[in-house]
Amino acid sequence: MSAHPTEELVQQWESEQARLRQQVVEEDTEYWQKSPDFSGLERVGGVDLSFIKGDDINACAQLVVLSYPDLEVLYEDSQMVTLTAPYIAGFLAFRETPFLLEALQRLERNRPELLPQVVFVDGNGLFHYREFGLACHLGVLSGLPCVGVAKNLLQVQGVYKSEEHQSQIAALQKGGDSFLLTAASGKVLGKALRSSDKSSKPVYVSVGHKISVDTAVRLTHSCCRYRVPEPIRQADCRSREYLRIHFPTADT
DNA sequence: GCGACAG
DNA sequence: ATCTTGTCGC
Repeated sequence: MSAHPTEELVQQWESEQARLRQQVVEEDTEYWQKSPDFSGLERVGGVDLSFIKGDDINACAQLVVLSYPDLEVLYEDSQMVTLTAPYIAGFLAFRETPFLLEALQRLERNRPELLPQVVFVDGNGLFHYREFGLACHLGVLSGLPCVGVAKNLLQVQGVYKSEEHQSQIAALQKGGDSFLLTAASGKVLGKALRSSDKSSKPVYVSVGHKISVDTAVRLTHSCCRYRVPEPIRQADCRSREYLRIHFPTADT
């Protein structure tokens, strides 16, 4: 109907983000978040989507639940899905959230005792153009505490890959070291975290829902065996493996 | 025209 | 997201 369907869709999405943004809780709400060693935390979740090469609508939606602090896989769900929304920077949630929510609902229906107490999301939370990235979106719609972890820096709200930024990265000496990502407005959008001693490239952690930045960073560090926190890494590995097995490459 | 652009 | 193996270093 419209001469500019994409523009209208984006406007609709923007207002939806503004509406849901008001429901984000940026503070710690769970008892285990106050504990120095997160005692009381037993299950951490991770979600991700993997795609077949050359196909951007068929994907494997993955949910994993790991034990804490051992980080052993307690639950795994792989589900082929057909995406409808296009990928537009700043609107990743409209593409992925429906399928991640479905996975959480399947878990709640079939194994409610395994519901995670916090979910790691592959992407940003408040560190976003309108302070409402995928981790916030999934958090608000699911009601679960969520942490956003991005592998690449989103240049937004005055945060740039400047020389200053590069030198701050160089100053991260050991796993757990971090520095603030502050918007031009002064608002803290997240933190760059050296997630392990071995990885010099940081990950970008931000609040999704029902957790503070500092708790999110501390928890992320405590879930890292490698650069990417284990829940997200397991979700990524297992969804890729699912695609390898069910959609083998068709060459000799 | 050029650079940016979470996944 | 995906295209992609070996290789340099601890």
